[in-house]
Amino acid sequence: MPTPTAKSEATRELLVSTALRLFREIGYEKTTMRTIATEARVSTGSAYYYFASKDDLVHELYRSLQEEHRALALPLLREGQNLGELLRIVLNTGIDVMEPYHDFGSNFISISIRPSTTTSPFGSESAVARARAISLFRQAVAMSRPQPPLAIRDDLPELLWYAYMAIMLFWVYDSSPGQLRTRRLIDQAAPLISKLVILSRLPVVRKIVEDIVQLIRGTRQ
Amino acid sequence: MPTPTAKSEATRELLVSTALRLFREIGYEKTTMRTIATEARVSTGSAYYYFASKDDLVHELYRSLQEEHRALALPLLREGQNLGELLRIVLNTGIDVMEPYHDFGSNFISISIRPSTTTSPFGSESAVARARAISLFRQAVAMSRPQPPLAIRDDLPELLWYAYMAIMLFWVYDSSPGQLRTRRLIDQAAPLISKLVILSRLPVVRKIVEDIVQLIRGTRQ
DNA sequence: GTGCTGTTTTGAACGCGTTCAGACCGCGGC
DNA sequence: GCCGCGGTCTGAACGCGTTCAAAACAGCAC
Repeated sequence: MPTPTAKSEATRELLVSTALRLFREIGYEKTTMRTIATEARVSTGSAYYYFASKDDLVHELYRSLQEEHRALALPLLREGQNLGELLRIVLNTGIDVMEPYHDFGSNFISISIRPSTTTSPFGSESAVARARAISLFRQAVAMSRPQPPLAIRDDLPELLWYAYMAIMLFWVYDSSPGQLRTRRLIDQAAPLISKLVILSRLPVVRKIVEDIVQLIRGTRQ
Repeated sequence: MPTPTAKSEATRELLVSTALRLFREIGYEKTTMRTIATEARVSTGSAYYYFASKDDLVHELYRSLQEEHRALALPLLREGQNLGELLRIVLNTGIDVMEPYHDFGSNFISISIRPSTTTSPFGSESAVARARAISLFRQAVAMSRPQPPLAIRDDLPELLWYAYMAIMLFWVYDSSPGQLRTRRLIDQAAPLISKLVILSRLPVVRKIVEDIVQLIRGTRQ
């Protein structure tokens, strides 16, 4: 990547916005690279000058949604709410921003999970994006009262992000009208998770929780 | 699908075995439908007569691996072992059978998760295959001593299958030599899960566990 | 202006997954 | 033998993602 000029940056932006719009309007498969390029009034080759692949554009969508999620969720979080309530907000706003893209949700997940090197939410390429997503949960944890036990406070945000991923997976396959079942799931799961966190203070439970935390830390290399 | 004759069944089998061999030997991308057809000495059109898509062949691999897993795991399970040990066996044999396919593991997951209708391990098409996979965990649960608490005994197998899926995901991204880190994860996670199950007897914990079980049941429609 | 250098753009071409109209085969009825 | 019919097979063709050599452009030096 050479240094970005104003013009090239504009072309890039135009391509992204066109792609995202088409994804929303006509779905993933029907949105071809040729269509994107044509609608943005450039050649297909040009699209590839800016984006390595179609998946790369999906990754762009991922990033964009994440920022939107952040912008929507953060103002709603109030210091002193309990964790369950904060979680409920973060999870629900997460679904909110993804709503227009539900139809190609499975493609989304499928692509996100894919390739060896880039673009995957678990791969190194998107480590930055993932960290940013987790930081939203970190924010929620920090604001919650009572504070979660120290023993897990540091690792909790990552755990919550995993739960969020699981819920996303559920959402993708949720064909109920308006994905209401996912909403219900969130409303039930959020307080439940909160209770689990509190439970982790119990002496008996504590030992195991510590083991689990160790395990998770182990998975991080 | 018309009634299968011996000849067509043979062609089908030939295609499956060729495809699976090529997947193993040269990976997913490099295995083209044309190659599969050519190696099986039929035309590409013929391959499509038997399989709706390339993904469909991957689904075939999924089923095949599952049967292999079953055949490998069941004889190793002994009545009276504790749940942790049984789990360790089931999870490890699961990895064993997938080992030769690690290189295109991410494609595997990606495809499995995909499309709206067929082939997905969460979709209705493969409900049968999924049930069969879960039944392996059901077997393990049934054999374990002490028996898990009644409150969760029925739902535990499905929960364990979810854990298995999570471990598979970890495995796919595990680039350590021989995927040793996944093995370590299993060895740690298995007894831990077992302890969690025991913990669920505790009066305080019990309430929450019941809520969780309710939640899971809710997700099943 | 001309030339030079690096960025941006082009469109034809490649290989792939997939489709489909038609050919081929095997067998029961005559 | 021939006919018809349903299952099986073929290969050319389509549309897509992607690549690439070459063209166009922009900025700067002279």
